[in-house]
Amino acid sequence: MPELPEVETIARGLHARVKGERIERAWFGSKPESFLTPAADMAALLPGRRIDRVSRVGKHIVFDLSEAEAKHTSEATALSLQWIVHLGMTGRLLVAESGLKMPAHAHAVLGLSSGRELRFVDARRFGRLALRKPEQGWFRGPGAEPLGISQDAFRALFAGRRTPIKSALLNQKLLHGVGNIYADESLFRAGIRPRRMAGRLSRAELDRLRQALGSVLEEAIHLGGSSVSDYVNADGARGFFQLEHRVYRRTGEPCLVCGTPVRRILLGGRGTHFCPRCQS
DNA sequence: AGAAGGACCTGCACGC
DNA sequence: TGCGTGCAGGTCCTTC
Repeated sequence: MPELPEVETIARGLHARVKGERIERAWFGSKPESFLTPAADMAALLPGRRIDRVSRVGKHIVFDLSEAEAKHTSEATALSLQWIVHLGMTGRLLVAESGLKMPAHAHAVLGLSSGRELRFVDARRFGRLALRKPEQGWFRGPGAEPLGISQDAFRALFAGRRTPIKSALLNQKLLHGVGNIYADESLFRAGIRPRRMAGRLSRAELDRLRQALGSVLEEAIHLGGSSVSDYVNADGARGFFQLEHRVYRRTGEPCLVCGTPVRRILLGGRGTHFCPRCQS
């Protein structure tokens, strides 16, 4: 479902709602593919932890957990565990009163000290859950953060790449967090055709792309993300950035800048939208 | 190295 | 109403 702005919105909402909660119990009930860490290990290790922080890294939601019983000494509480959630296409993390009816496709439930539950619901089951132990170090994600990356670092990512720039934007090992919507939207705003070879873009074009990507992502976060079908944040509210899409899923509609019909092609198996006149 | 295609899943919109 | 088709915010694997 979600790309960087949606995941950021969800993580912020969860942080506000469950920070400080103690995990009382943990239940996992899906096929093992959903669990990169065996369900039995998560069920054994999560109860008794306190949620100190919820944040986003790439498209991952990261729960920082500490020992709920730890006595506070002068030394900062050592990180005890991180619970990593990737929402895939349709994954949702919902906070609900424990009495409320369980929605279809709930694959994990954490019972919280307030009596509420954190529910992981995922119809298509592309989402993934994992536990990260201290010896593995802080989770850093597969690539670089698109927000705040320097011009030099951004250029270096694409230098010499013989792959379409859109495919490179979707490659999470380069930049993490960019998905299909924001790849198309940032390329439109930068005036670059999705099929252009990444390594052949000029410095000026790459600088424009970095700028466009940054502003699109910031704007989308500000509006709570894009709700294309059923995306909702941790409070159940929809985002509004879909109203700002200029090419994504606007096939055949006039370009908002020049009026040329927006074209849709398949690139790397993904629906790809662009204006044939504005993007060269 | 990278592209193309399929696999993994369910649900929805659409045409007939 | 029902069925078939195509499409979907993602990622991973194999083949060429």
